[in-house]
Amino acid sequence: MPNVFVKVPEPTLRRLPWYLAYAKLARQQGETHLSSTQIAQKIGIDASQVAKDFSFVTVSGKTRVGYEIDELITTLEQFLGFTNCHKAFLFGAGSLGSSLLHDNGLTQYGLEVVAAFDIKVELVGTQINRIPIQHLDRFMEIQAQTGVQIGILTVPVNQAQEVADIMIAGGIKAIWNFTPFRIRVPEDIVVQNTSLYAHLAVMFNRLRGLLEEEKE
Amino acid sequence: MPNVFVKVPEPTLRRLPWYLAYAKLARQQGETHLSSTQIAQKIGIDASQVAKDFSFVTVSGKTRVGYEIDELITTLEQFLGFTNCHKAFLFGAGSLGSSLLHDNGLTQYGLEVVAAFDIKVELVGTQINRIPIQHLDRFMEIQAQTGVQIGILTVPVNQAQEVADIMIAGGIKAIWNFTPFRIRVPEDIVVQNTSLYAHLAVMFNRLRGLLEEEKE
DNA sequence: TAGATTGTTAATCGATTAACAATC
DNA sequence: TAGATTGTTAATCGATTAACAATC
Repeated sequence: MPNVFVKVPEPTLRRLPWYLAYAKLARQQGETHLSSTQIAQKIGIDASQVAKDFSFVTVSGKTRVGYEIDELITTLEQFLGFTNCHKAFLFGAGSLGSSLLHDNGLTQYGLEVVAAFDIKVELVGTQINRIPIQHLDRFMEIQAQTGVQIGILTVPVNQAQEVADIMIAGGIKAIWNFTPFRIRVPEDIVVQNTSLYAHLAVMFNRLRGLLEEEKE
Repeated sequence: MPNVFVKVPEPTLRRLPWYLAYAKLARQQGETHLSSTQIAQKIGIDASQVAKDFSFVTVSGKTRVGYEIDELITTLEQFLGFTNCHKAFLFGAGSLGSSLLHDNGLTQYGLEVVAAFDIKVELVGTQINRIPIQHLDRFMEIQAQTGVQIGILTVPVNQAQEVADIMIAGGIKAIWNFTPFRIRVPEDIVVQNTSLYAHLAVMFNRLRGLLEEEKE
């Protein structure tokens, strides 16, 4: 029996959205049932890996038939938190920050940015994609009113720690960190690091390895 | 002795940019030397982890003194491939794609997008941030001329596999995949998955775990 | 010398893979 | 029943942590 109190491994959490994306695609193509072996084949993951990952989620499949596709999608979306509406603030409406404000895809996945904060006077008072930009000084006050728990950090690197500290002081519980800086936070604060540059580094390294292999 | 042929673990590659970011910040603040224990403390990582990670890179520190900060930064940047100029194509100039075209930060980290491809006629022929958008049909021809090896995939989910196949057929060796879909590729192709939604899922799950803990 | 730091080698921990039992 | 699939339990693999030797 899957247990909500068992901590789901991070690699599993990162794979579950792949299964979901494939299931959605299969449904679009008219499928009604999906077996884990089928998913495994199509997206190139070990079948036992898929089975193991599903064991963390409360999905029930039928032998010889697989999973009912609508049920699978609903269950995965619910488990991953994509159906809930999570309100969030964004800190730093620079180029990366404003891109995120423009991205309507986030709402589909359960994240609604309700306000952005910056210190640039020319930005304060304006809106991006109907989301108001306020001065950072007003954050505490607005947070107290709304009780938002998620903060998106898109400030310049050298302000990352400082702004993170302000966020935490104001009551933010989870920080989605887009800066390449690893911020320090108390134990009871969740940090999700999403640095494009770190991913670039991995890709460059693997590409180099590939090219060296070919030389031999 | 560090060896270039030893495969560097992915977790290490993802941490190295953190050390780099901290080193740059420390230099800005006037530091000239940095010890690994100092880095470890400041960014909240085990000192032995930092030491182990550095063992993959050819950095040489001095006992009691640490690392010479300029040398450390140069070495890390070189190792991570941030100093080389890697040319890349972008596929799919939608909302996410055009955000990336606007982001000048990528050039700083060694990635230069030289052209974008799309199938929307109203986009073809225009430019974003001085980067020309071409019709996808012209990709093969342009690739043959330029020999670009990196492709950024920012098309809608249901076209991810199809466009990836075209990229590979044209000679792309590394795909930076921003779609939530896990594309299948031959063994000698590098894929770097960067799905914001996967990261969201991890964050939501950890946040939920946190809130449940507090209840008890 | 004493103390601090690098950097390696061994032990632990956790995730992945493989094997297999259960079910329809 | 035979075969295909779910889903669990055990074995393997790799990364992290801990211990410690080497160095200035």
